[in-house]
Amino acid sequence: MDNPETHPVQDTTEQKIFEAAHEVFTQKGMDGAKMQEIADRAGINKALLHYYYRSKEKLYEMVARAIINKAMPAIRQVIESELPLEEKIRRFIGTYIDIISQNPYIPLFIISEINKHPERFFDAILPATLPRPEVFFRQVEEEIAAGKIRYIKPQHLIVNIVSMCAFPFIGKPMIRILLGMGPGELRIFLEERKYEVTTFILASLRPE
Amino acid sequence: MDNPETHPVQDTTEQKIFEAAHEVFTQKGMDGAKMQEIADRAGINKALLHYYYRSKEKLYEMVARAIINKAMPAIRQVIESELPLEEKIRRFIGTYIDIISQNPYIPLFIISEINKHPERFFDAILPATLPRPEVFFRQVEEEIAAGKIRYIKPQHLIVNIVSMCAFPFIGKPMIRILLGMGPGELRIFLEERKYEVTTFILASLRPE
DNA sequence: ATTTTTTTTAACCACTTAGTTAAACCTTAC
DNA sequence: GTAAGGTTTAACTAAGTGGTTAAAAAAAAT
Repeated sequence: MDNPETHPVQDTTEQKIFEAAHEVFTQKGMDGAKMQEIADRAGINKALLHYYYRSKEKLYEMVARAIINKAMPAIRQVIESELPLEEKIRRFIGTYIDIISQNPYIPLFIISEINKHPERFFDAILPATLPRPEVFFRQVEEEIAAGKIRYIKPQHLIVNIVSMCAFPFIGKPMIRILLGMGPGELRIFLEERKYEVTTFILASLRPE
Repeated sequence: MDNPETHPVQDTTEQKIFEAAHEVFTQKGMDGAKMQEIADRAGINKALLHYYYRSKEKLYEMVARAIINKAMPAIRQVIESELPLEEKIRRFIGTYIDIISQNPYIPLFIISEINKHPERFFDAILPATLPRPEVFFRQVEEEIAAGKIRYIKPQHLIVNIVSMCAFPFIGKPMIRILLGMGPGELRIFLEERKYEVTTFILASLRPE
């Protein structure tokens, strides 16, 4: 049991570099990130970066992949499941806000880097992880046909849901100023949104 | 009348530089933008940049200010007006989506640059232009008290509205992939949202 | 012990960056 | 004309940039 080779966060140099890179890339983006700063934060020499990770590009790509793999699968699982629609919406919002609360940098990182290098993402990083919305669309249509919810185009519904979940994290600093909140109040506000967004959406879907 | 000094888009060097800087800064952000590229796009020598605009920082700041002044005032006017709540919501969504459709880069530019240099924005650029939500909040509370809409915290309502308007522009490339749309389809989709978002919100606010 | 392999380092390279300089080029005024 | 002003340029600088190299230090294998 006291074997030092068990794996609770084995703090190898390679990992320290990766963690430092993760910090710097998420805070400053590909362009703003400097290899020297990553080296400094990892407490090592700059040449070591290139020993473990051939190039900035490669290092960046691994960080990006890790970030996407942290967020996408859980969300994808919910949206592609066969849960009844209302339960699915509840779960989706809860899962999404939980995950992002723990890694608030994720949405802005993904979005701004997609905007600067679309090819890289769609060719290399995202391919299999992107959720398929077909099941969700079919469910919405069925519930409309059954008179359980009012008519709505499922594409707009899903964009509305994702918007309300993701945007507050993306626009955090602006919202803080707009609503005059401190960091603590904002955390509570975002936590509240799990309930508020769910209520808002289900209320909107009530049949006429 | 044939006076060359009338002002329909007088294409002075200074302006050409500013336009080029505008393009480059909005596409690549402060870090990604290079003075050389701005000079090239303006069709002039790099030294001219520093003749007209002292530094990259200064040039950036002017571009940023121009962008904010293009978006904020109209939005602010609507939200601070005394229009009845429902009409205000309709106008807000229409105005927002119209403005952003014509300048789709605005939300992501503002947000990602705020996240990288919060001081700059809140100290120097935004100060007076940020909308005051108090009037809106009071209206929401009044309508709730009068039983015209269901109970909702006005802070969440306003964040919901802004989210649904802004996010689709910010996440455009991801939405395109997610929903399998071409550029044309996406344009139509975003135009549709003026109606769809309005309907969605008013439906949600219907009293029980 | 001594080879061999993996880690780590300091010093360096070629290139790009924002920003400067000093001289030439225009206009326009006198 | 020519003097004065603003405008434009090519050539440069100093400080980064990502990335390499060759050799030392440490660990592992024999």
